[in-house]
Amino acid sequence: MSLSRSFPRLRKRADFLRVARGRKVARPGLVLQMAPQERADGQLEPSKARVGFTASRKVGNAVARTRAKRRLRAAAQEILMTKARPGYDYVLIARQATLTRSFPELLDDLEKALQMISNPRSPNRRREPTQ
RNA sequence: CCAGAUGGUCGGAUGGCCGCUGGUUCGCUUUGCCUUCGGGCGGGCGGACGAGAGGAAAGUCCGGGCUCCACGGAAACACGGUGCCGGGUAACGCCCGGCGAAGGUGACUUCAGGGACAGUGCCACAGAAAGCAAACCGCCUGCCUUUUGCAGGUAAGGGUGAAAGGGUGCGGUAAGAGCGCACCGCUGCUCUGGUAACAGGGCAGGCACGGUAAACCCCACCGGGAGCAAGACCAAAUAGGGAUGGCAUUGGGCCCGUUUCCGGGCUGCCAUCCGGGUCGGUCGCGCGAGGCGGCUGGCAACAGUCGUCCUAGAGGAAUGGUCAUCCGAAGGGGCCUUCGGGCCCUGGGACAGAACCCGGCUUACAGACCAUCUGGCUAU
Repeated sequence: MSLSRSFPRLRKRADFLRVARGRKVARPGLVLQMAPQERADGQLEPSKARVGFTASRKVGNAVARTRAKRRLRAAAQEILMTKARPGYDYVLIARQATLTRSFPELLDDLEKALQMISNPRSPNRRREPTQ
């Protein structure tokens, strides 16, 4: 496979709506959604995980929203590159705290959210409940 | 030095690590397309080089380019907009220069600034009276026996009001009044200066003609509509359509000739192609009323000319993330002081993200700097 450090992006509205129907986990700095990809006929190998980013008007004006998405993108590049599951699509939703939280905290939020969403019944969830 | 006015410029800096978008170029690769079999185009991966948000990118309020639709030309009506004069501009409701009015000691600022003899309407409350003249109090004259009162004159005084039929002064008068005169204002005619708005003057008239057009309205000028989700192209799927060929045309259904017989038309299935145009993709989409600098003309807006530069192009929307160092006004605290201030700590980085592109306007904005000018203080 390629040595690229980037990952495919979700760009279509239909993809975002599909992932929104999947599993969902909230952390102080972000909300993570995940759903399995639709495989083409005859496709055996799962394709690379894809990621999308969203910020609603609650986060702030246009400047605040794009900045929140940029921080999420930088965090996703560090975490999801290695730990995302192939064959799944992820959506990261910005919150108001996305802008104020320090970057290490944001990375920690994303890592915990990824663990929780991948093992919904693991002891992790009970030991560290969200909110 | 302090306070202020106007115009303009900028709007964090440097570096490390990791990324994104599109461009040029090199290498590897290719179940795609074309091929004269050399290759070319396209796709994928990687490397190198240089580029990548704003003064408002914002609000979407005006003016244009561009695109599609409508329309024979022109005009009129309706509707909407603009409204002192001259100039600038592709155009404007914008800009520049002037005029008038208002404010400021001043630099300067502000302005819905055409028409009230075309017509209609309105002018609340108060007040005697609000557009046509009018007498509430008062003043004066006469009558009457005095008070009460009656008749008449009077717009100078009081009172009301946003506004009361010119203002001030002198004369005049019973008291008054443009009744007379002077000055100011007004109206008409006229002269001078100015392209003009307008300004200044002369003569005449005793003064008549109130305000309101961000009330209807009148006049002059301007305007066809919708917008890049415009629009053009490629094109899975699906509904319906067409052409050709094959099968069926035994039969069924419907329609027509009144019915039967007989005849005609429509209706079926499959394949290929055309056409269609959804998801998706490509273009539109970056050389332009272009930026910067000089010279010339102009008070200026701006124009002309010469040189030079090419400078974002996304699409759940790139133009960054992170770390370090530096810089940063007011305010607060401390120390020093030659009372001008200096040093240290703290504090503290605004408004805001291109979405087809230009010209404006409006609104938001931490802070820094420059130029010109005004008023004041001090010194020479």
